[in-house]
Formats: sequence, structure tokens, C-alpha cells
Amino acid sequence: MAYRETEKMRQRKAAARQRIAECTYQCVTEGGFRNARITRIAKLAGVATGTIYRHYESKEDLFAEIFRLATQREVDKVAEALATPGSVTERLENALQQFAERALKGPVMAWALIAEPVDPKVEEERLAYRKAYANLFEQAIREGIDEGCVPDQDAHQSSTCLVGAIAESLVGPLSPTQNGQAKPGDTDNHDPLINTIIRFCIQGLTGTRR
Amino acid sequence: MAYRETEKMRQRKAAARQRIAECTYQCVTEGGFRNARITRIAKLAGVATGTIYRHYESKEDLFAEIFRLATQREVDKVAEALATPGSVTERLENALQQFAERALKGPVMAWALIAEPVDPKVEEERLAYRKAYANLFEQAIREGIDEGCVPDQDAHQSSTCLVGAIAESLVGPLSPTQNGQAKPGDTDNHDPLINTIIRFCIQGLTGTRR
DNA sequence: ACAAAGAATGAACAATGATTCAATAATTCA
DNA sequence: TGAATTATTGAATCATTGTTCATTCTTTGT
Repeated sequence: MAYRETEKMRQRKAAARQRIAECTYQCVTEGGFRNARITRIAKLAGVATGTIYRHYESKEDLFAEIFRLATQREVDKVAEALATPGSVTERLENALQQFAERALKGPVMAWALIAEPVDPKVEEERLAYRKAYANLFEQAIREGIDEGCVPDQDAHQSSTCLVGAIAESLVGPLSPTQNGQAKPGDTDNHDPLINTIIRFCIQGLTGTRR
Repeated sequence: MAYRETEKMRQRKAAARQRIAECTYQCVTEGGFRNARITRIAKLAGVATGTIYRHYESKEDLFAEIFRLATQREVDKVAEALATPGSVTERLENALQQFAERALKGPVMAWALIAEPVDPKVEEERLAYRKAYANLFEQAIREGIDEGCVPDQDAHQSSTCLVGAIAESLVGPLSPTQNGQAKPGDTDNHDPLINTIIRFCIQGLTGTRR
């Protein structure tokens, strides 16, 4: 016996894996999943294409992991906004705003996560994460119902509506067709859009004019 | 000169084109766009694969046409429901119900139209049709605002929220993963789901509890 | 019936990119 | 150092399907 994986090697491999993940993330950030080629990722990460397959079963697996990673960040932000002190409606408003603002700030990635056509395994992740969002909102709605500031309702269904309303509202502005060649000074003021979304959702939940 | 296209030929060609369209529609109804192979469609339609290319530029073009066709049917139904006599809210409720019921009755096609990952050209059609839905709802909302039964608001944004809420609510029940092997007596009662959607949307619009 | 023109055929082709794997390099430890 | 083991490489391979096109069959008008 003359070779046993040592700690140093383990770390080096972990670093390579991480670099691959980061470069994939970067590729997706730049052009979505469809345009992220394994060869391109490998080149970016400074490894051979084959090496990627020692770290990930397949392209779909790699993409699914990156999808999870990217979405989890967003889910965490929403969770954070919902965990803030304040009334349930305030917290929901914060969460929706957070979600929309972050999406509009990183439109390509947001579009990749929300609406880009993706491979089945990645689509599964998307489904799962939409549920994750819905669950967060659902919990907040439940609290609202308990506190009495939100009327009794099917919290799960309502949260789904909420996720749909915000996602759909963003698809237009995020779509690459629509977003084709962003104008140079494209710092559109999205506040009115965000405000309308928030109003619609809060009203939908509470049935109270605002 | 010895051959000139005659009326009979024109009709025969038109019939072939239509048969191709119908068979594509059927394939999509059975397994979505992804599983609809050109060869399968050709066999179903009783023509050679090459023949399909005398009628359509490419697979994407064919699929885009079928997408248009299928979605237009649904758009028409929604338009119909919105053109019914009654108050704006009643009509909106009818339209939402119509949309949801039809989707749940033909879940594979509905999923293909709403959420299945599709080729770019088809995705464009989807974007266009989502706008078509939104425009219909937008007009109704405008009428509501004029009539005074809906508070003043950005009708376009609101209609988008509305489309998103209903689409998202249906994605879960429609998704093939979730819908995997439908149980034999799968005539789930979807009324509660539909009612929640309607309530959320109408409240979102009007800010009035119901 | 026949020549001209077009339509239909479907096996072969092409394009795309993910994946493999034989060869090579690097690492470990006695 | 060198043998054993593992990691890396990247050009070649594979797999999947949409698309083409030389050939064959139909239609048409004289």
C-alpha cells in the first residue's frame, strides 16, 4: 500500500468541486442554464471536462445542485425578512419586496430560477423550491390568522397564489426577449411595480383595502 | 406546361396539414411537447416525416402553431366568460373558474401550456399568450374601475398578478411529477382550490372581504 | 398516353453536446 | 527512489433527433 487519500488531497478536491460550482453559478448568472456548456464551465474552472464528472454524476446533477444553491440563498433572504420584528403584514410586505428587488437586481439568474425552461431534474428542484417559498409564506399567514390580523383561510393555497402573483409579475420584466439588449442606463424604477404586487397580495390575503 | 395546382390538390394539402396539426395536438395532449417526436407525429398522421417539412418550417414552428392553437381556445373561453352579462366581479369569477376547471380537466395539455419547459420559439408564444390573458383581465378590471366596483389601480399589473396566482395554483396539481400515476377514481373535488383562488384574486383586486 | 411539374417518401445525414476512457500525471509512503 | 494508487486530461465517442434530398409516385393538361 502506497497511497491513501490524505487530508490535503481531500481539501484540494473539495476546492475543485467548489470552483466548479462557482463557475457554473457564474455561467448561469451570465446566460441561464441553457447557455451553460460543460466545456465552458470546465475551462472557466481550469479543469478538464472529464474532471467535472468526478465531482458530479451528470450535467443535470450539477445544474440541480447549483439551482438549489442559488434558490436557497433567495429563500433564506425571504425567511430573514419574514423573521424581522413587526406585524405580519409588514413582514410579508418586506419579504415580497426583498424577493422582487433581488430578482430585478440579478435578472438573468432570477429568470433562470423562476422561468427558464430547464431539464427535468432541475425542474423538479424548481417545484420543490416554489413549495419552500410557499411554506414560508404559509407560516406567516398562519401567524397572521392566529394574531387575528389575517382572516381565516386556506393558508397553503393563499401562499401559492402569492408566490404565483409575484413570480408572474416578474417574468415580464425578467424575460430575456423583453430584456433583450438592456439599455445602458437601465436603472428602471421598479417601485410602482413592486408596490402593485404588494398591494394585490396583501389585499388578497386580508381583504382589506390599502 | 402540364401541371398546375388545382383546387382538389390544394384541399388535399390543406387536409394533410390539418391532420398533422391534429396529431401533434394529440401527442402533446398525451405527453407534452417534450415527448412529441416528429416521427411519431408523422406515423400518427399517416405521412412521411419529410412531408411534415413541406407544411412546417421546423419542429419549433409546428409546435409554436399548436401552442397558439391550443392556447387560443382557452383564451377564447376566458373571453367568453368575461363577455357574459353580470357585474364585473361576477364575470371575473366566472372567467377564473372556467380557466381553472378546463385546466384541471385536461391536465397534461394545461401543464404543457402553462409550465412545461419548451423550446425558445414556443416559450415566446407562451409569453405572448400570458399577455393575452392578462389583457383580457385588464380590460375587465378597467371596466370595473369605470363602474366603480373596483378601486382605481394599475389594471395591467393587477391582471398579471391574477394570471400568476391562478397559474401557480394550478402548477402543483397539474405537474406530472405530482400527478405521476393518477389514481383510478381521480375525480378530486377541486372546488375548494378554485374557490380559494377566486377569493384571493377578487380580494386582491377589490380590497373587499368576501 | 405522355411529358412536365409537383408532392411524398424515408433512409441517410448532420449537428449538438454530454459523456467516456485510455493514456498520463500526481500523490503517497515504505 | 519507486511501486502502488488515485486524479486528471481532453480527444474521441456516443446518443439523440431534427432535417435533408435523391428517388419514387401522383397529378395535370395536351
